[in-house]
Amino acid sequence: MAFRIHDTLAARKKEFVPVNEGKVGMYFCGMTVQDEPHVGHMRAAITGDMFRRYLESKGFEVTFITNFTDVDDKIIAKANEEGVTYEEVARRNIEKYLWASDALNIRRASIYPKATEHIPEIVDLIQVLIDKGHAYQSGADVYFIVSSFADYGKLSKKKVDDLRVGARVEPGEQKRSGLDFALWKGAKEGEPYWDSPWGRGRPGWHIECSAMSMKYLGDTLDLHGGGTDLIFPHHENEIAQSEGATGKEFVRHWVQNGLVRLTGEKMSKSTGHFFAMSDILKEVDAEVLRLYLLSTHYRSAIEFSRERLAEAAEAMDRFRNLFIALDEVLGDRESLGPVNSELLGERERGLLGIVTKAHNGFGEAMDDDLNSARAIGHLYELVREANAFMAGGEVTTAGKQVLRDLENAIRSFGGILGLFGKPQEDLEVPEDIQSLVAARVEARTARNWGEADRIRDELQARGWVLEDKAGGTRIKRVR
RNA sequence: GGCGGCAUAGCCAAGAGGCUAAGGCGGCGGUCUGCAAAACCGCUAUUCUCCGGUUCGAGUCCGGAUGCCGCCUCCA
Repeated sequence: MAFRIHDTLAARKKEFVPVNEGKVGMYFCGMTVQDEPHVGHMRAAITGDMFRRYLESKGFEVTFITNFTDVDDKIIAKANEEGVTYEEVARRNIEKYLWASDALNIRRASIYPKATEHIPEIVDLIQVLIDKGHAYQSGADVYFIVSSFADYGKLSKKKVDDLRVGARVEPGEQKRSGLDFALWKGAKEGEPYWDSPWGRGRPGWHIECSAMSMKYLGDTLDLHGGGTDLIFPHHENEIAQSEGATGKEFVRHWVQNGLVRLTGEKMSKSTGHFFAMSDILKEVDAEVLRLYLLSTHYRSAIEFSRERLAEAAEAMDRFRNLFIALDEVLGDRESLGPVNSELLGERERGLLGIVTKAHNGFGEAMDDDLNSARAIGHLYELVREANAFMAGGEVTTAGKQVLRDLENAIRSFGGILGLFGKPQEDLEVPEDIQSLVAARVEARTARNWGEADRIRDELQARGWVLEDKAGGTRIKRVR
């Protein structure tokens, strides 16, 4: 089956065909580490992670790169504000990014290149652009000549003439045209700098991505992603720089994820801590957040709200409850043996058919531009059918074998989405809670319902929920 | 002002012309339960913002209107 991806440049879905058969080189813009990562950064990272996982599941050998732009005006400003070095600001925020990334079960990238560690590559690329007439030095700065690149605007569908009206020139800049953008910025007094043919300075914003992506992935990347807000100017400028220098197609498939919005408020770091991942993960289960973000197609905008998260938490519990139920019913999966279709009754055969159908449905949904929302729908169908099967009569050995296959299907689909990765945590039930449960079991045995209910209410107030099953009483932690 | 996107049930959200408009949350009714919880079953959009058009047939294509959003050199 063909894997189709919506390509921003072509403005339509295209079949995914990598440059080198069986291998994929993909680059997702990480962040400029002036501040802590927020949900928006993580949505982009999850999108990239999902692309990577799906491609690997299809047998591709993937090199996945996410960069850190670790020097720029804002990082320097932040450092000055705090009286620390720019390296310190960058280091701290990179650490937080990786921490949030791990929490969300985003697999570590193959490489996390940093701009400051690729100055020679950046300088070389700028030199090539100057040599080819795409760039010029002006004072201590070097600028890209937008008018020298005929295709400028092809990604963002902008016309150079329209852009000219709104072009800005910062004080101190000496550009020939307002559209030209900086490749290299001369260092002012007290700013960090690197030596270059044009004097001491630092790279401009876009050039690091061109230099680093092509260094590790070659002149043509199979996949390049980031948020839609990067289409212009960032990705547009990357195309101009890269194709201007190499004369080759820079990226085969451009994928941009929709932005995360916040009810009422503008998404901004100054309106509160709510967006910082370090704060969000204090109150929200990371896996629930991931499920929530994947429940909407990656290209759509998504609203971030506690209400939506609470709904996602309820939905996640359906999976968790099923896994618990399957643990009880299946016991040791190892000893079950393979499904023998000869020995299946009608119920088992029906369930097996549903597993097969879900396999096809999941694959079709993911092949269609990674439609995780539709794919997750198939997961819920498996949950409902598994529960119905268990509730519908005795589970024979053949039934267990099919249920085991069903569970494997959910876990393998979940693996592609980065869900259900962590083993069920064996929660420690405190002594006092345990004794309350025991007291209630006693009260129930004595048919003292008033006391039993009182204890249940008390447990609930303390955050524990009871489930009386045929085999005994189970206790679960809520939130 | 320029370019682009979106508008589907109470809420969220799939749906690249044609089987009964996925799925989740919530609600209502039922089964199970001492009562609950979990789970299951049934119901919860005769209709897809509105108006035209193309077509044998449109939520899906085209034109227009309205509303919301993004980008137009800070932005994942």
